[in-house]
Amino acid sequence: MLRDTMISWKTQMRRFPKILVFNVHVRKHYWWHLKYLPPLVAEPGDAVSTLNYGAHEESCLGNVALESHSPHLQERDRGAENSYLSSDRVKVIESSCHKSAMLLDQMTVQELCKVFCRIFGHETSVIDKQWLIHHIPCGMQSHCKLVNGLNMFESLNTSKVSGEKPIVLSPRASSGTAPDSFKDILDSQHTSGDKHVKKEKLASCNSLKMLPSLVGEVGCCSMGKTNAEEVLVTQRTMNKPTRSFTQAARLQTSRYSYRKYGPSDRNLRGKFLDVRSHKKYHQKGPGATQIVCQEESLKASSLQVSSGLPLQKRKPKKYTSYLGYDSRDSKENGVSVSNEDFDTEPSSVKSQDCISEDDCVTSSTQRGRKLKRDHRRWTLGEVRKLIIGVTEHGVGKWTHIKRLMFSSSHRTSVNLKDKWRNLLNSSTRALRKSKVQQESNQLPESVLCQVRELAIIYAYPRKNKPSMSCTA
DNA sequence: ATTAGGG
DNA sequence: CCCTAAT
Repeated sequence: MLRDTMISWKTQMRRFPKILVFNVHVRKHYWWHLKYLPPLVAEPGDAVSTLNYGAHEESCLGNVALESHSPHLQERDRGAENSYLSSDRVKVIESSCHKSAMLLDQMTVQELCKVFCRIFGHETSVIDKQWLIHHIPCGMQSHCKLVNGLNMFESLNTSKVSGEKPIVLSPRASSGTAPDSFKDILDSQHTSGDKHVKKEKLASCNSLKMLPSLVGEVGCCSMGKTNAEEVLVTQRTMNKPTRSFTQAARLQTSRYSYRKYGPSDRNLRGKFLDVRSHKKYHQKGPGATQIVCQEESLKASSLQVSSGLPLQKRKPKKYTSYLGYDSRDSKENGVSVSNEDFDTEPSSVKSQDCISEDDCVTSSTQRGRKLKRDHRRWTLGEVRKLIIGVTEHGVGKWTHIKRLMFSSSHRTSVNLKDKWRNLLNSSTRALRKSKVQQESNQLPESVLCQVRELAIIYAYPRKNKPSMSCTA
């Protein structure tokens, strides 16, 4: 039976929250970058849906060469929610997303041992990663449990609550093609000793996600070598955060909003200091309020918060950027962009964010909450995360995106919304701009491309005018 | 509590 | 990025 990976794009995005297909034109074939979370794989012979979000070469886990023409998303009727991307269903000619090879490669030895145990039913004392990588797929094949194993592992590993429903769409595949294509990557080494060859192979595989320039090369030399066969394609439901995760996120959010609505100048304004807000105030954080009041009365005796005098102080917008932030941002813009991936924030950024957040808090309390929000430029990584977030959750789900993608960031959901609006504007405006002007804009064209395409998919509520989608 | 939209 | 209305 032929599995059909074609689902309505929205469903597709829900079920494969991590799949993004990117189009890069390389010579006569179109190479697509597949960004995915395990266990989605694309094999030669597969018909895959191609959601074109423009070239996005830095953050792909693999890529596939697709047959012939390049489908264009804008041809799709964007009003039809359930419309199938029939024109976007393209056969895979070549794929670097070989089964679970890349996934296994990314696991730690410990994780691999767990998987091994799941597959073979017994533990292994082998701690050789390459050996495990080589043997696990064999067991998966024979047990026809490649996907299930991975899913079980994953759910085990992340302690997710059910929801994982792997579907082996082509049972034949797991007995036939899986090992073959796996050997494509792991062929030359038969023993655990031969690490170098394999390492090189895997490295070249991995390099695809790091070095887009290699894509064409790899694609050309391997083009057409693999036979097109049916393979297993897996589905998994949307990442459902665990309850603990959700609670933690909620906690964080509430803490965040406490900071925001507690000692912020907003609530100190007279017009908010009616009875109701007063009540609200003390509910939220009486201690903080008192401190604020004391501080405020010390700093500006005319501002009597407790008595509700409507004297409003406009915060001077100084300290808009703290030392170091700009340098960090530019650095991040230039180099470490590819680190920004998926929902795992790079620790460096995370820690930075935490630190800066703390800085913000302390300084705001120390200086009398003048600078409620520091104006930090949006980094390219943040923009990317936002785009991914919008891709996965849609426009308007700002709190979800905030929780999932910016949980440790100082960006609020409103910030995300604002930024998205700005991105839309700049992306459409960039069409009419000269190249010099575009370069003055720090956003690369690829990002703007993605925004444009997402704008087509998710028409921004109301006032949006994705005019390019209609004309172009 | 969140979002859309104006500023 | 801030602010507010609206939900």
